[in-house]
Amino acid sequence: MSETITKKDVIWILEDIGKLLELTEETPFKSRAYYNAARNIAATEEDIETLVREGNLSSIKGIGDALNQKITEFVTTGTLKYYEELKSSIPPGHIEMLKIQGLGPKKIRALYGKLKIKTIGELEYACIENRLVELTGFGKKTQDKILAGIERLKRYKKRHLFADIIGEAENLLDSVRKQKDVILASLAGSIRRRNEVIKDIDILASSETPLKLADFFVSLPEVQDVTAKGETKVSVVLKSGINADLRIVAEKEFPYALHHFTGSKEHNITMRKRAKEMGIKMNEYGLYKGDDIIPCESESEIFSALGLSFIPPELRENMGEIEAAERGEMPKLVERKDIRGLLHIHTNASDGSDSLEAIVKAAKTMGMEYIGIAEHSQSAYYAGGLSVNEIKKQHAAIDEINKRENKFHLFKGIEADILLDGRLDYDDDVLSSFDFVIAAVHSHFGMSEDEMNTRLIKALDNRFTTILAHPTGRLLLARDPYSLDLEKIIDFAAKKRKIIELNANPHRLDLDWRYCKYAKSQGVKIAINPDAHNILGLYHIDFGINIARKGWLEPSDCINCLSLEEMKYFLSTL
DNA sequence: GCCGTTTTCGGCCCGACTGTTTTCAGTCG
Repeated sequence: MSETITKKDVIWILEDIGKLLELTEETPFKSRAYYNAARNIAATEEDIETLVREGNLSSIKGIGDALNQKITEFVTTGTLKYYEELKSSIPPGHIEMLKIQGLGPKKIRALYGKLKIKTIGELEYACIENRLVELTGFGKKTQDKILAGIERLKRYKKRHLFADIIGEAENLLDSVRKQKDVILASLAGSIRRRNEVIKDIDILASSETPLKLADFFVSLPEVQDVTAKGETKVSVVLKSGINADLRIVAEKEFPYALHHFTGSKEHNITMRKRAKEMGIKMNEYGLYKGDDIIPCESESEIFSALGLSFIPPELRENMGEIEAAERGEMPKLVERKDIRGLLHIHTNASDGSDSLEAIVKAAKTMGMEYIGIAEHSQSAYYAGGLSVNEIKKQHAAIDEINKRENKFHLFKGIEADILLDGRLDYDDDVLSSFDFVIAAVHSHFGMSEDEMNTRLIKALDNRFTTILAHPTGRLLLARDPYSLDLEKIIDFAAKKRKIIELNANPHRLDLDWRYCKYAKSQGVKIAINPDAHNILGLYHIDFGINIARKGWLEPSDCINCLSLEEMKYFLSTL
């Protein structure tokens, strides 16, 4: 008899089986039988182990032969084979998906059957790409409802995409700044460092009346609960479910505190170590030589006092930035104003929702000199991939626009699926009709690392491939990268003069910034691509720029910082 | 899955609502 299995464990496993059964073809009544049994066991006074030992389990209502046998197995051996098998047959994300209002087991299974959707993140992405609209039994309203349900659910999760949190963070900062005694205020922490995934909102403010500010902060209408409140720190949970911390310091302490609370922890540790070696004590309130404070009015002056040039917040990850700052070799990071064009844009010719004309107009408004259209290719049937005839039609439309425009240019591209064996999705004569080809993996994510390396290297070896799209296929907080040796891929791209995409969609941000620096060191150029499916998606370029900056990239590393003439020449040399 | 008996298998709560579909399926409470 196992010592470890309690009544609570039995109830838990029966409920879990009930949940899993909802997601199978089984009759809903079977699922309900497990819930009923769990509830009746919870209600009984009897000791579960005694019932099992004495063979009296079936005296409880709702427990028949099958459940008797299963509970006995679980209590005596500590495991239940049926449960383990059931569990491994259902994607774990499907249970999570049941929490989305308006989405039940039938629709979840339909989405799995037709779109292979396994997680909420994949589902959200499919909604954004309009994939649910055409599905039998679904439609625009269902898609909108699911998206709204996901939004609601996300508010109560622990980690957040940068894109999902930055707006609320800036609003909160604005509110803090409105308090009359606030002298200075700034975002801090991982938001200020522009990380792709954020746990909570950090705000720093200086004030000579900290208690008043703390009172003001907790009384803001967006605050739901107060978890801590003192003179220097206030922690709250916002109505959106996000945690937010306000740190309050004196005016003179602000620069030191801003550096301290911006972090990262690893960066701070290395900084403090450096200070100590120089005989300086460093904390959130100041730099001290003995009992004397070293006065600094800005972060720049703090770095300077430690013999360093200014380190932009994005780089403060202890990835060599302190050494570079010591040598005076800080990169001049890419900025929005450096971006001259946007490649990788979808229109309503495939799975985008805006017309070519509307995209052109929007891109010009953004000050772009050129854009590159790259629809899905033919085998991406789920995304309206283009047939050879549709390509000809689009090229004619592009030629028309290019004839009309003199200072703006449309490049003809394609997001060609990398097939299972590494071939691209069209014949060479079709591929040769494009100005550029983005090669992308959209299927068969489950290959071994060796198989995926071979597949990607073959795709990169194709003379028509210009850019490798979203190289790891990850969806942040939703889908892990597929197995591959990214450094090996980058090395091969360097050898073949291929570009690697930094996909700017906030769900992807792939190439990861941790690898951008490596790519740069190998001489691989990066395309910061919006992968836009509508006009709003063009503005995702800003999320990509954040990550490019975190990855040490300068304008000369990014091909879409080339001017129109430079880009024309560049593409002609490939 | 269980239950109860019609003792061998059909019923297990079911109506409102929504959105899709064209007479109904899925979800919710």
